[in-house]
Amino acid sequence: MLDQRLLRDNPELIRQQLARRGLELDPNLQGKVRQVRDLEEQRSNLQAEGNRIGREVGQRIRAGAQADGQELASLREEGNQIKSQVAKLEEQEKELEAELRKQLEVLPNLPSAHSPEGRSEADNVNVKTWGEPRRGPRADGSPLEEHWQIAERLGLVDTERSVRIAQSRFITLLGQGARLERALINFMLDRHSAAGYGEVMPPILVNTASLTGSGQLPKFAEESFKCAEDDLWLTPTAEVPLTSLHRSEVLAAEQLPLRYTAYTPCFRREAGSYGRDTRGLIRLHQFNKVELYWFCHPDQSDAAHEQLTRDAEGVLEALELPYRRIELCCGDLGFSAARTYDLEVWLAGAGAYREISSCSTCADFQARRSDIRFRDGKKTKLVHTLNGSGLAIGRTMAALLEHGQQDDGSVRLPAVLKPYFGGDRLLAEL
RNA sequence: GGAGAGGUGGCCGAGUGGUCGAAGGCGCAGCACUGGAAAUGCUGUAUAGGGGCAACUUUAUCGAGGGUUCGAAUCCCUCCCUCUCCGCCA
Repeated sequence: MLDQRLLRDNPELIRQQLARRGLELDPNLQGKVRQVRDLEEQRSNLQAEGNRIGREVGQRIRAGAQADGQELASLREEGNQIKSQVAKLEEQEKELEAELRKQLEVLPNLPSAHSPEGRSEADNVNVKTWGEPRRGPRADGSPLEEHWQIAERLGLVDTERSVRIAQSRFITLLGQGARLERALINFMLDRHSAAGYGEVMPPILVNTASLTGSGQLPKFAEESFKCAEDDLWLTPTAEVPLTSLHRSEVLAAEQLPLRYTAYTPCFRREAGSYGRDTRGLIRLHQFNKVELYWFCHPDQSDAAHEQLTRDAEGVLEALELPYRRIELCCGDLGFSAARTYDLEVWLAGAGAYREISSCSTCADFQARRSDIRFRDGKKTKLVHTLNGSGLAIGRTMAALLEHGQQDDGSVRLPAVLKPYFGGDRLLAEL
């Protein structure tokens, strides 16, 4: 959420920054903020007067006056009048404030000064490329297979039965496939833990306050699955429970940065993506992900963003998967993000780079929504929060399959996975 | 699911209608004492918003929301949460 004080004092700045995302600032908003402030002032002045009367009545009673006597009748009357006036102002104030909040909650974060200008994906900036993309065809002239072909052929997944169990866009992993998924989760968690991230296994049903705190609600309700009978939703990313891990807390400055890693399943409706990526592991309603998350001092957040991104890249490098780092332009930034690097892994069979991680700094946007502060001398300040995938497991498996496919039909796995998977190859005949 | 108990400041805990934003203790910070420390003593120690250069001042907040009252942590209603016992369950 944006800073109301900033909106009051410097609406022009907000207008300019939102414009970089291609959004217009409602010109009424500033007036509304001021109106709420004025009502607040009137109301609190009246309340001060009411409190004074209350105190005076108390004093007179202690001095011997009759509580319900004639002497205090006029004071009681005055108190009653103030009370009804306050009630009226309060009603207006509440209404206006609710309106204001509704408008503010759907405004996205302001882009960072570093974020490049641009309207869409096409304006994103390629920051770096790592590794040599593998390209077909094979020695025998046939093209490289796509991961879903390999997965079906090796019996790693069962697509049809997954529909029977749930519906389309759900996958069942079998045998070596299930084992590889588990190996990847463990490998990533171990790696991040060793780098100093605290391991967390949070609830994956989260309440409305948690989703609002990290920015998924109220604007993106249609993207999440909701439990009908409860105030609980299936988390779309571990970012949600991790943000709320410290919701409404005041952290000690010495604790910062707090760094966490969490494996969770993630659930997304993928509304509006019908027909896209219908095969394989790329776009599912349920997928596994290992997340990285930082709570840090505002002064540290740029360096933290680079470090977090490096930690995610480190996983790709350890897995020997070629990738590139893309910096999102203002127009392509997610709702809560001020600045984002997407990591795109090379899918050798598809012959394209695909997003496998998104590393964002949200500055104080989520911290303000979630009320997460730290003690800064006498005062408290909002922390900065950062999140990134490290990595999406299904897409990692897809990349490994396409990258490691061999002419004999097997798939060679990177050496680091051997202790986790128990082998360095997915075999064709099992 | 059934029965009961309870939600007060960083923590413990007192407080059943009137200077209560809240006694006392612990913790923490500063000062004194000490060669240094412990112990001891003194002082200070919630958050958010408004006004003010500041000292300061004002409003709100004792789980949440309503109500009674001139006045509510304290009385009434609704909801949420936590704990204990029983049942069920991986």
